[in-house]
Amino acid sequence: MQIDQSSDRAVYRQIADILRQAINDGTYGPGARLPSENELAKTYGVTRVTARRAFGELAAEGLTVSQHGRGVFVRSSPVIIRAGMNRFSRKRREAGDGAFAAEVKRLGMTPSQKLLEVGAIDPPGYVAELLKLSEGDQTVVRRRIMFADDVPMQLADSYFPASLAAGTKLVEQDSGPGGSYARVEEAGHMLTRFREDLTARMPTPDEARTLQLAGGVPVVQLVRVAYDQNDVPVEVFDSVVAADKYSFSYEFAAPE
Amino acid sequence: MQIDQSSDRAVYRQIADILRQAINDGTYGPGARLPSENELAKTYGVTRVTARRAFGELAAEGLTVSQHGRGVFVRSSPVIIRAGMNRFSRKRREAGDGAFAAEVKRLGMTPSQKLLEVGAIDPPGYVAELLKLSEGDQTVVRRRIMFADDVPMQLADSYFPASLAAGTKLVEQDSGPGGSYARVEEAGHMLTRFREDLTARMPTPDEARTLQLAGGVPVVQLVRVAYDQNDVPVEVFDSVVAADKYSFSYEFAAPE
DNA sequence: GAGTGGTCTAGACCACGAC
DNA sequence: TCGTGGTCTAGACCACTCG
Repeated sequence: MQIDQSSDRAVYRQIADILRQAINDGTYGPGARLPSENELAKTYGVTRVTARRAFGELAAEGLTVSQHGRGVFVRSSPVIIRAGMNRFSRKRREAGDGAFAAEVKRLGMTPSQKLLEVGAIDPPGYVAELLKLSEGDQTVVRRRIMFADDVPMQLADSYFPASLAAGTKLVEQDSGPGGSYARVEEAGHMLTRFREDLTARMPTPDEARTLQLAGGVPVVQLVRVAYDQNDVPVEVFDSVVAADKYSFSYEFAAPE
Repeated sequence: MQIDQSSDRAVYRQIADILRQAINDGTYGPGARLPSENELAKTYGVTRVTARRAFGELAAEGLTVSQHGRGVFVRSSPVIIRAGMNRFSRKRREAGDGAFAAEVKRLGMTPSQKLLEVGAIDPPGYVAELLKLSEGDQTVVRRRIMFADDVPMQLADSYFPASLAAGTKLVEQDSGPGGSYARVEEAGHMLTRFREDLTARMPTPDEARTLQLAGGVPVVQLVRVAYDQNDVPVEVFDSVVAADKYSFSYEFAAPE
């Protein structure tokens, strides 16, 4: 494979094309080290800057990661958490695990979380709307980072109406066994229905840092509303997850 | 806001931070033109290359788009298609619209599609598995690009068991009113259940070109399996959509 | 034609990692 | 120590857009 200096396609893109092809056909497998920038520059008769840009393309596509002082490597696929609808099973709650903990354990990893904030706040506008709150109503927010084997997987903010959360463990550091939803049900609100909205986008620099994201990895933002037996919204759950660590799965009947 | 040459944070990142802040606080609204590369270089006392890298950061985050010869602009949010579960309503099919066409019309736009391929093929492995086909069984594939007002929105590949599609309009250029699903039901397979799996990732160069994606826009890959009244899989639908043009919405009851 | 972004060169200094 | 990637400069030529 050679570079065509007279081509319309920029040289760095041509080099990226060659490397991409080599990655896709297995010449460089997951975790393999690619040629160094200097080697690449020499091979194709360009400066190091141009070689770097080729790597930049691949990194932006999520194909490679660079490591300072070590080299550029083909990204290896991480374990994927399959988030299905049955993750909110009451059985699981009664077994003492929340949705996240149960799934992580199923994959043979150890779940943990770091609580960033818990307390009563004036809710963001979209939360107030989804919870159908009146002007001035407060919410209890629980902000946390969820880990699997100490790898950050998910930013998770839960909002509960303050009237519901008051006097429960939802306002404490440790919300107790079975996760937040177990506390909601103990407060007399049986969870009957969920609604989830998903969008994908590139992370903010903050999110990229907190989730330890490599370049070229999008995030999925999931907003869930949980409703009780009276169809009253009892929680808004706003989470951001690394797209390369999650897949989402839904089953539903054909509507009329 | 000033640049700190002695900071650990690279100068181009500091410039990107400043611009990002200005975009987020509304100094530069959607569609607004940012300073030119030369202006930026002069303002912050760096070379144009460094100024460019600052813009590169923002573009990778999906915040800006550059236009050759015109300038760098704040990305304006496109119309978002909300893909809900009710998009497979039989009523809609009977009204003559498929799921995509109905949603696009609802937004006041004109749906269209370009058929790339239709015919019998040996299915990819994951399709054969999902359709529970035997070795050697063929599928009829329909590959198309879906447009809204001539803007490409979605790559959509449908796979049907050849035994089902034979002799129907599914093998013709125009599959007829109500979309493919109307033909499936006419063939005696009432659609009763769907399963959708979603993942997000950065696009391949091919996908980026076909979907006319700007930099920093991920794609969502959606794989759906449709089941008939006997719980037999009758279609695998594999689609790739621009993440900035879609959100996905699901409702479900609490499982036991 | 003037200004814009797109590409590339040649060289430099730095920080990190492995031997 | 040496090779790696990370950053930056100074300057060049090109293609595109707009008046």
